[in-house]
Amino acid sequence: MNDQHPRVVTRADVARLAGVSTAVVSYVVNDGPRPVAADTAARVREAIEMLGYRPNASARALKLGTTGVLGLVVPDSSNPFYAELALEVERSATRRGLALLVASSNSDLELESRLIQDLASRQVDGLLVSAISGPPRITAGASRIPVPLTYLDAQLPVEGVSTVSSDGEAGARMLVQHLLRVHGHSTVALLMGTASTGWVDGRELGWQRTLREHGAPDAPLERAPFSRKGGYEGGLRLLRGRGRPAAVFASSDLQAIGLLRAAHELGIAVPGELAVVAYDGTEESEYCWPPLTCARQRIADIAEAAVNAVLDGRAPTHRVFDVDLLIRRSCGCTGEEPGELRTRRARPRDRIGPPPT
Amino acid sequence: MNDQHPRVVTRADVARLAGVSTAVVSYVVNDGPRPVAADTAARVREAIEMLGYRPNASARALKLGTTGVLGLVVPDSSNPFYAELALEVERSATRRGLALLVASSNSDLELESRLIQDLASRQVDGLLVSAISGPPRITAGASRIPVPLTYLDAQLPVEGVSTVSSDGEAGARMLVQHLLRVHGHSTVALLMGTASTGWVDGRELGWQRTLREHGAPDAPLERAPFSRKGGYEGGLRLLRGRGRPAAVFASSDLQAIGLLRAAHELGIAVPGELAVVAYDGTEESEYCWPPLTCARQRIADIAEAAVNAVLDGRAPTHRVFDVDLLIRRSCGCTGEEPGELRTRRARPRDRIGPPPT
DNA sequence: CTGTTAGCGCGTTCAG
DNA sequence: CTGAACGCGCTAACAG
Repeated sequence: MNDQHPRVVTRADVARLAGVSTAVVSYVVNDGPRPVAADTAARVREAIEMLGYRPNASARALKLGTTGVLGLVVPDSSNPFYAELALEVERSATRRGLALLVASSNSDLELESRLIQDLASRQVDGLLVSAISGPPRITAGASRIPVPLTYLDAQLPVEGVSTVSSDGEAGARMLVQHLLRVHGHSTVALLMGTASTGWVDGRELGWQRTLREHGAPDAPLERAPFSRKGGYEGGLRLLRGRGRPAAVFASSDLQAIGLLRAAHELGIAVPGELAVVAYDGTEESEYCWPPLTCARQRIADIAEAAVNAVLDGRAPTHRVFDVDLLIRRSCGCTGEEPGELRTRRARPRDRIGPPPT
Repeated sequence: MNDQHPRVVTRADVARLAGVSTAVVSYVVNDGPRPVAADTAARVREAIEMLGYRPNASARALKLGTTGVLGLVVPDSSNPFYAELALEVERSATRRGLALLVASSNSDLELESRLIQDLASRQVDGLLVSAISGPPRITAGASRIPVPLTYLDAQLPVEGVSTVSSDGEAGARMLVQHLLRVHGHSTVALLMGTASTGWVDGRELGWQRTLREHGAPDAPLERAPFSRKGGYEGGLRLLRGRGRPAAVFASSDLQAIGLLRAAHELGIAVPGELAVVAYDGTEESEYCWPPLTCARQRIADIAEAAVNAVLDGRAPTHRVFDVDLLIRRSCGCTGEEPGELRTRRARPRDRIGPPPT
């Protein structure tokens, strides 16, 4: 039972050992705000090294009013999309010397709002929220939160709060257009999520409008949770019903993967008898079978932009990122050599070229 | 540009409004340590409500020497296994009113040790580490860290530090035995990970010993990173080489999923021409095709035990959890109705029964 | 220019 | 129920 908790070393210990005052230790540690003679500084650094001194973050936070911690609230941190997002946020934070406090709201409005309050009371320097609650609720809460807030993955700009998101409508358009034009489908069904409250989802809009613009007949819309299980069950409903669609756009990778399982179990060949495309483009979409053609969100860019937005303390901004079209096999394209993916930069209303051969 | 940062409300504001001293505010907020008259307390609570007062966590932490924050270090928080683990740790922490600081070491020894130091200097109340570094390095570092440390997912008990993990050897035995006995394979290849340094991996041991005990001939062992890509590339090597195995045990879901992709691309039928089993049992293993037979780690139990261990401040303990055998299709079993999985509790050396029909 | 002293930030808690 | 000391680090003000 060795003592894992040796006496905590404070500034005073270092000062004593180095034969200086505590102020000098501080000046050395922070490289300012006052200069210290080179040899004195060296002595202090040596003492710090010997004692293993690390400044007490709580004291520092109290004095400075800044904790060096960012908070992130997501609906479900084990969902691969949010897991990848959290990792990228963490990386962006680490790059700036910040740590990341992660909380999952479990898609529960009540819990989400409690978590936001809790993180705020922990004096995080900024709060990134991928909320399930719609705009009214958000803005109402935001003004009471004494912490900069940025809204991640928001489907719409929200007044008074910075938002960062992907262009869901453009992504949906690209995918649906691909199925219509390249593969000649007459229409495309939608497997949509259910989690959002109070939003109009860009993906749904994009799907709807694209069909309309192409004069495509109405197609089934199935709603199911943003999960593999949700996609599976929604998929079964979609595929077992009469008028089984020949092409489906899933609003998330996870749902598409559930849909694939449903298709496999029903003996429906993908892409032969059923073309599938999905929104998100997490790594899992590349390794399921068949690999999914999808619109990939630029997660790292989104994370970086969100961290920037929440830290810069300026007027709220609303950034929308393009998505990338990843052509793989699930849509009926040939697919390509392993590891090499044909990518096309999305621009809204972008015209998709002829099928790869 | 509404002001998101109204003046921060402190205890003093509340005290003034309620007409009491700051001490009373504290007693009311913390329900102690001294009693407060009921009507006074009511007045204080009203003032708190009106002003929206929230205690400053930094000041509190400084005074109490406890932050209410746990730290978690994993190699890669976007890996589904670690993502699920992190989520469960977060849940266990939230249940106790603690927040969770997550950091990813990116499988980098240097970074891992920096992150541990950083979290420690932030006065986390406990540190959970799923380390890539082996025991010597850990113990060396542990004694310098002024924070309780628990080792997650450790392959072996480590002296002086609490460890919590699954019984990797038993899991490997179950899976390999299943292939040998139930499906009559003569031997089983291993697709092993590479990340661990300085460990003897229980999964590898279990595989090796089980083969030996059954007098099975030597089988290929392929090493690849713990990732889908690693599994894919290792899988290609394994499947393209001469003496292609008829059964493979993958040391993680992710690798098995990469292996499945390799098999699909090579036109090798699973389970017809190739049986696959895997260790981990994350949700993804249920939704790939075919669904993976695997040894599932009890992630929630592990997380809960780890949080307990790191908080209870007693002598180091070493807990090892059984894994559950999930029979699905990738091994050659028939599989079952969707959502209903046949589960068998693992006990080391457990004998597996006849094949399900 | 180099170094020291002392007050402050905010919540907790003991002596009064 | 109040007053005040304390936890630790930061930095303005001051001294040599």
